[in-house]
Amino acid sequence: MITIRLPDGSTRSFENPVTVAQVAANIGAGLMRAALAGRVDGQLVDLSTAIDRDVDLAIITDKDEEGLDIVRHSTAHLLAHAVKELFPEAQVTIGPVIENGFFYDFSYKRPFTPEDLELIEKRMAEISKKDFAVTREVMGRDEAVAYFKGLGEAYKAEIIESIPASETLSLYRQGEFVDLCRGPHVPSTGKLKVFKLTHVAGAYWRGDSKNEMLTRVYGTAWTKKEDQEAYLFRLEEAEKRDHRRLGKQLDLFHIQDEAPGMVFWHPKGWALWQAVEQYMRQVYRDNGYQEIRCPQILDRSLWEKSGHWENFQKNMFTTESESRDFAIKPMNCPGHVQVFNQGIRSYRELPIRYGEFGSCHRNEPSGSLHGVMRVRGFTQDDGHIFCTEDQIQSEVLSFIQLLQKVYKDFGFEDIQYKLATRPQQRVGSDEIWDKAESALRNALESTGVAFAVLPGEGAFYGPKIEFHLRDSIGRTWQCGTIQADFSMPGRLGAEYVAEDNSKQVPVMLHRAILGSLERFIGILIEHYAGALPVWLAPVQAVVATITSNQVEYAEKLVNTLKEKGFRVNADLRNEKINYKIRAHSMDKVPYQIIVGDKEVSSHTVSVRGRGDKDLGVMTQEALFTLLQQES
RNA sequence: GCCCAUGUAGCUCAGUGGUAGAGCACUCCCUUGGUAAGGGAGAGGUCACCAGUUCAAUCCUGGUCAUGGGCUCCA
Repeated sequence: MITIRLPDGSTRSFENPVTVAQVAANIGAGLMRAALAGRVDGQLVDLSTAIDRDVDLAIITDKDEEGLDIVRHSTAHLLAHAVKELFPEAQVTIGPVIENGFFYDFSYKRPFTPEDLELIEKRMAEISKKDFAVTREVMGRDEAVAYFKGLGEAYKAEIIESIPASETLSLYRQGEFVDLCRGPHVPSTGKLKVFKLTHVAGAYWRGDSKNEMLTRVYGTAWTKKEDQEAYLFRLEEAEKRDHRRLGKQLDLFHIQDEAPGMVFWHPKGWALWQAVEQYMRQVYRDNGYQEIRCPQILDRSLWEKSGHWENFQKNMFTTESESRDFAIKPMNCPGHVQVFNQGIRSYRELPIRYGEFGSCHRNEPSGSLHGVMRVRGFTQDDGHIFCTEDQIQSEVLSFIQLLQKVYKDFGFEDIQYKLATRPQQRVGSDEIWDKAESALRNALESTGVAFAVLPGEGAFYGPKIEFHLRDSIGRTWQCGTIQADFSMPGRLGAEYVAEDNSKQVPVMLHRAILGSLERFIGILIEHYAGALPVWLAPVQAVVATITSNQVEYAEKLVNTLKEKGFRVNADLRNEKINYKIRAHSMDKVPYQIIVGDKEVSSHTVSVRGRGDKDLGVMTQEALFTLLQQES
């Protein structure tokens, strides 16, 4: 007698071993039709899996998250199946599930084209329609290697060879197509109805840039057509808020061929930048940082000492003068250490906190550049805290609290915390690492936030905390970081006189809240879809006249507003008010101040908020208060 | 850096082996209009750059640069 317990706590008994599918059918025909896989004692299995003992069983359907993953995984197989039918010479490699879909990498004599994609997608639909059963077979490792070699699938054979010889492997067969796979899979190809191939790209075999480039086909797959449509709609919406598109549309910045990876900030973009920078400058002032400024170009010897010349020479812009080599700084810390090194430091001065809006240049690979998000010339809200080991924890704690406040002010409430611990390659004793990691960990724990640990992801000189923020459409961006560094201060000769009159090397905490200002502004633009809050908006209000009769009144009002520190423009053009309102609405200006004869005679303004909000007629004083509140 | 795609007016995009097209924006004229596009006219391009094929290249071929989607990388 086998007793099977279902998620609702009920049980069913069977005389003989049964398959998951049979249990589903036993529960109901509807469930059987919807069933994609099962979960037996927490393990995902195929519907065909036999149960010969007492277990907990859940039937996975398209309503479960796991069901969606299984559909995507099986759709990747469907893709490979179609490719093998259309291009028999193509070799299959791997095809995992990713966020919103899947991909499959192929090796073929030429890359697939968008036209190929159409053909493949069509063939996938045909195979789905034929509703092939997807069956599982088991094979020994060596047998599997021989099998795939026999099929001419060298990559698959290579993957299997890296699996221990003792393992048994599962193969999935649908029609003529067989693939190595852990599974589980949908019971038949007919379950795969909602999918779309999206694009092709190159990808290195096994993710190593020394290896050959494969053709990767990306696709999306869903259990319901509406879900896919909603996803495609979300993609379109994301495209509309792309900072490159909005940067052009709102006249914020541009990038041109002569300066790849460097940004030309236009007046409006620079106004936004300045709003961000001035805010952060105040944050420095209010939190015990001293703002400094260091040279852009420093002698090679300094970069040799810091270790950058050795590790990152290829990625540094260099220049030469009178037989001396210089590098344009790729980071600010060596400069900050030079400032620290002037004079003799006492333990009484620590912690010393330096902040800089440091302009850095890194010669990033051309293929990695991306709008203002990944550039070669960037500016960080970079700060370095020189402190003793005992001060690390309290410094980290107050930094985290500061960062939370800053993100909140910019409109980001959802932050993810990650602690990256010691990597294989590192400097410093285990004792110091223990101390540094526990200091960061304790600081995180004392704030009460949940955090993930990324083992081995720390920098070579110390552990770090990464701060990821979630934007309004659910994407996460790593912006802030704080890193404990036990290496560079010593390499660059930083020291202080301790209480016992001994010379000690300070610990340096590298920290940034926004990270690259270029990138952070890009994130702000996308987060707000260009409709920035008043305090950040390049143009906070436009005063628009109904007719030329109000020009004088409007100009005077604009001047008054400017004197009060607001960023305001006048629109005195000989155009109808509808035309003006449309233009400024598309420019996402927070407030449009309409003045006609009525307003002139009553010394008032008619205010229209962004998003067609009619705020009615108010006095000029009420307008000042309104703007003041949001600035 | 690697793979693929793309590069035409300020912007968004059509198009063709034989003197280059639209909409919006811009300039001028008419219009003075009350909450998301009034009307008319005009100006605007070495079709990314460099070679090659051709009687003729924006179009075909090759190269370079840049951008986009990925991969790799990100101190």
